[in-house]
Amino acid sequence: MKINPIRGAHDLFGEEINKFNKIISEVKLVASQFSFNELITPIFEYSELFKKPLGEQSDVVLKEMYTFKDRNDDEITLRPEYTTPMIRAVISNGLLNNLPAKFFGTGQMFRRERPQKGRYRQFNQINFENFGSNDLFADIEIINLANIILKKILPNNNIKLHINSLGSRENLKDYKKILSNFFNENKNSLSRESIDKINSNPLRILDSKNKEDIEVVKKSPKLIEFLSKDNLKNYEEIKKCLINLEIPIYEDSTLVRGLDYYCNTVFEFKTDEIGSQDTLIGGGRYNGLIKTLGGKDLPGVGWAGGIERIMLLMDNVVNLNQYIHFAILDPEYKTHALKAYDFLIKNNYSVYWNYKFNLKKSLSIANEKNANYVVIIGESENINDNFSVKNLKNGNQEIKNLSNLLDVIK
RNA sequence: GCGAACGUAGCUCAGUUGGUUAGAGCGCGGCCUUGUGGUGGCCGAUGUCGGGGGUUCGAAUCCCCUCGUUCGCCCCA
Repeated sequence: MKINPIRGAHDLFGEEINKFNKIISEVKLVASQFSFNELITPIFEYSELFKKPLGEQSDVVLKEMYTFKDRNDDEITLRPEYTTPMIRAVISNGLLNNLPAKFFGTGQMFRRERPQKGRYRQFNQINFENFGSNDLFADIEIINLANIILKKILPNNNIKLHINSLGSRENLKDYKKILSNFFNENKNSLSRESIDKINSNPLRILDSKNKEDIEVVKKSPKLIEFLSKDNLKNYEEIKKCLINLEIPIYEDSTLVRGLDYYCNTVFEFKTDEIGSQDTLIGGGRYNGLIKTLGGKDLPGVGWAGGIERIMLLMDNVVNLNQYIHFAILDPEYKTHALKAYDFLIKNNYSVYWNYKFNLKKSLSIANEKNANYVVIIGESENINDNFSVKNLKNGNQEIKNLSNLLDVIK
């Protein structure tokens, strides 16, 4: 019986797990530098947590969620994104008393989409959220943080920061109405997908890749003309600060984001090196969302990054695991060998033996696996209660006993 | 969810008018060399030819279904 992994789900091992772990460790390091605390939430939640905040008409809610009934008829969903569970968690645990409250987390998300490169049904995200501040410093800080993480992991790749402002929640409401009217008047020139969105989600028409749509969008009312003076001033200042931080920005008036809860600043870090799933990190401000989920009326800003997409751009991680290889020449010497094996482990060294009794093979494997030393245990070592230690880097070999074994091993 | 291409050994891939027992390189195992690696030589095993069904005397090859991967659309991380 041969059973395959579920479509769009993958096992992680070898080079891939090295990349994965490197990302996680860099993320944790930068998070602590910026004083963000780790928060891990359950992998499933009540379905209602996602429906309203993400938008009843959004594709994620409409057709991509893994939802099922529990035995007591509770409707449960495997989390398709991390922002709403994070907010639920900070409300549930009363973590919004000291503001701003800064949290990050990593973990699996689930969306039932057609898999392709950079898009999987189970995938891993990095999430950073800053709750409780409307200060533009919070926007800048969280974008800067994303940029630093990407620069550390992918120093040589061409990644662009796309940025836009959607305006306040009220502005956005007005603009959507005007946009719906405009698109209704130009219905005949739009693609079928876009026509479906005219009333439910007209913003999404703005970032359509369809050629005819793009022509219509060119003539559409521009979002920036609807921003209030305050909004505009804020947006200009954010851009200025990002430029001062030497983060090149690309102003993208068609950048709107797919989830309903965004307003004001929205941004994406994009690359042209991995095909059509090109957003590495996406996020923005979500004032009003915390209130929607039953908390206080607090603002928030955050982003999500796709670990698998970042991995696609990474070079192999050089694994410099220093270790000591064992070469045991006969089953009889196992007891003697175990003394050194155990001694080294207890002194915090890494050891490995392949359970075979062939010296040539052992040396060959030790060489391949980049061992620093080989401890050789044969007849004479067994009789004389000592160990031969070979330095693989320079070829030197010395005989030591347990008490002075560490003299030759660094 | 829509359109297209692809699926042969652990990996990268050959394999045409359908014809014995399905191949190469790398890797793997053994030996040359029963105490010395990174670079030699010889030998060997790779396998439900993604899975199921059909056509045929005969299918890796043709047809249908199915699963998976990739690319584009859609969507997004």
